[in-house]
Amino acid sequence: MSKTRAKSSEARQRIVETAERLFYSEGVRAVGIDRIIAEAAVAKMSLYNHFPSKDDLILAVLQYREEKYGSMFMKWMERHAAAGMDRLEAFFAALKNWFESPGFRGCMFINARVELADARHEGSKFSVRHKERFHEMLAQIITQTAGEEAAKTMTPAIALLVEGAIVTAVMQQSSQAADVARDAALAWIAQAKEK
Amino acid sequence: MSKTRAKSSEARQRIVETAERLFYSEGVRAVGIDRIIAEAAVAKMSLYNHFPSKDDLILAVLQYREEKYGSMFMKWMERHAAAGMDRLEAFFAALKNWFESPGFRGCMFINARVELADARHEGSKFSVRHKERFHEMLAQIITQTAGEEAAKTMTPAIALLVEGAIVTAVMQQSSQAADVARDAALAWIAQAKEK
DNA sequence: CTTAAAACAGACAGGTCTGTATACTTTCGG
DNA sequence: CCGAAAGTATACAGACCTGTCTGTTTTAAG
Repeated sequence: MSKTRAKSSEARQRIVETAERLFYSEGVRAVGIDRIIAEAAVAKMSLYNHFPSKDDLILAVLQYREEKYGSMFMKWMERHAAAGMDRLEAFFAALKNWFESPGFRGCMFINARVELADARHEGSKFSVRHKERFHEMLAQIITQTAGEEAAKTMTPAIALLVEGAIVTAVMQQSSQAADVARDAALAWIAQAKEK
Repeated sequence: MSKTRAKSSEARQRIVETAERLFYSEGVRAVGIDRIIAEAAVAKMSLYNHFPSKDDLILAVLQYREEKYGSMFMKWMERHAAAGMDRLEAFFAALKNWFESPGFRGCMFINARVELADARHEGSKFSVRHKERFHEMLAQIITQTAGEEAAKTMTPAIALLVEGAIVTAVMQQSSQAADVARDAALAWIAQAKEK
């Protein structure tokens, strides 16, 4: 039963974490294999034993990133929710935390989709599906704050506000866009409730 | 007085136009110099006589793109305005035209900012300034539709809607986001006018 | 202790990249 | 018609890229 080796390979984990850091901060095309193995301190063959090609590594990094940032975002949100915010307010507060986190350079999935250019690349496809999942999570949050009816009609527009805020935060190198998006979304929901 | 040569160099123009097409569709890092000179049918030295380095060419392409798409966007808008739309409606209709134009792959300035990664790159700096100019134009359009007061408070949020729509149109490979952004922006303005 | 998987180390093949150098050809103003 | 400017053609340097190959060392299960 027991695995033939360690937990899930320390070398593999080191490769994925190093690649994530480098790919995110400099781009998937700008960072080469040699750089990754040097900074992860692994042999080239260790990388190619775990990942048949760089494209496979890119995909693995995106999967890892979704898991890691999914749980990190949830933790941020819960902290704000515990401090008395409703779910949607907590979401935007967490968004701002993210924008202000060191080395922030936007959404890795948008960036990957842009850099890979080819929509058929597995990394592109995964990024597109990630956005679907992200918007689904957002829909649930809006449901908890404004009810199912309101969520159905307002989620698409609020999703645009969020995506726009991410991109704008990168361009302006400022987290201010998170506040603008929050105010607009909350004002809109408040108005809908009045009716 | 007369120029020492042609108008403004046909070879140079061919280089810029070819580079724009390739950079936009495949990315500035993915497309090499050799590819550009081959498709532009110029000698390598012609390129390097006009542009000291690839980075300079990238900047020149971004400048060219801003001019070209600025006037193209205006033309689209005017066509819709002539058909009876107010300025902001015409803006979103033009946005949709853009999303549906063949080979659409998002905003080249966002893409360049993502691909170049380095914020100090001249291409990055120009892209950031382009967004400032773009948002200024948007502010003027909103002013014409909703008045100066309303424009001041609503432009930042509507700008997020627009940026979000651009990114989402790429991810979903659909122009639907333009409609979502338009409906949200118009509803918001209508509500502000009621008060 | 044996053994096989896993990781390490490093050379290398074959291609691509940016940028330079050299020599030839075309164009056109004066 | 001369000469400078602009463009062409091509070879090449040197770096970097992905991926392969060969061989050694470490690790841990049985």
